[in-house]
Amino acid sequence: MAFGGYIREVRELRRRDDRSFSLRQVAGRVGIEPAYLSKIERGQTPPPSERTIRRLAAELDEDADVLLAMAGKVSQDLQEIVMLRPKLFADLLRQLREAPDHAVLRVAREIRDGDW
Amino acid sequence: MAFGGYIREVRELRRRDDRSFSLRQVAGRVGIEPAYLSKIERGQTPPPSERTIRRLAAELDEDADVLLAMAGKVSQDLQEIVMLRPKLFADLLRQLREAPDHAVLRVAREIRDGDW
DNA sequence: TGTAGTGTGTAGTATATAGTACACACTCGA
DNA sequence: TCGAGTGTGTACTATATACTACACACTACA
Repeated sequence: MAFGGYIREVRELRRRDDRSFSLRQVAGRVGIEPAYLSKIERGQTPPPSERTIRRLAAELDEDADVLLAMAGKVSQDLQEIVMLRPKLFADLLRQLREAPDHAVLRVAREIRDGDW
Repeated sequence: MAFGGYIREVRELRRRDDRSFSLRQVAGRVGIEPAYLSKIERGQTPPPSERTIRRLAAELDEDADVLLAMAGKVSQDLQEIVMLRPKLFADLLRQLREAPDHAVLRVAREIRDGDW
């Protein structure tokens, strides 16, 4: 799914119950020009910056990491986690690339449970 | 450690045994202007593109992921792994942020051994 | 002693990124 | 019916990214 189209879809959905989700008003709350949001939603301009995507996510009650991924970006905080121990995490991610979700989830659970 | 200074250090080390590791010749093999490499090594310009960093890594026999991290970047292929399953990997990475190396390594090993 | 090779200073360029500003036509409720 | 609010077209802009091109002074060794 394309970033812009998804934003439009979600916004219009929110709008059914809340008139304040017009393009202009959302743009206003997010802090960008309406014309710019219009172009984003129609895919006439590339997705905006991480900062703007995060604000959009908050405004539309969407997951920021998912929206960023749709925009072809990876959250800066995640990049920093990788950069602190690049070999470790590079290897891990390449290992996990093909692993099924449940295997990855189990791994996360093990770690969360302090199983060090 | 700063990216440029590290490159210079490694290059001069290689150069002790192999005269062909002059700034000019390395720049030539990597495909960039000597003046540009000079500025990179002295930190007078930001680190180069991922593509150029990869060539430097190959030329200097260094780990590309580590050099990229020093340059404040994360490999595009790793970003794509995250973007395919953003929620999954975002959660995982944030879980693993504080985990000690050996815990992460064990996890990687489990997965590698096909323990799904 | 000159010439091949070294690193560096300065100037400039192309492309991408991340937007702003304003005017326009349309619609919809009071 | 008119005025507030809607989305959009067009034109610009500022900053960052990722370099090239060329000239210069120095050194090393044949």
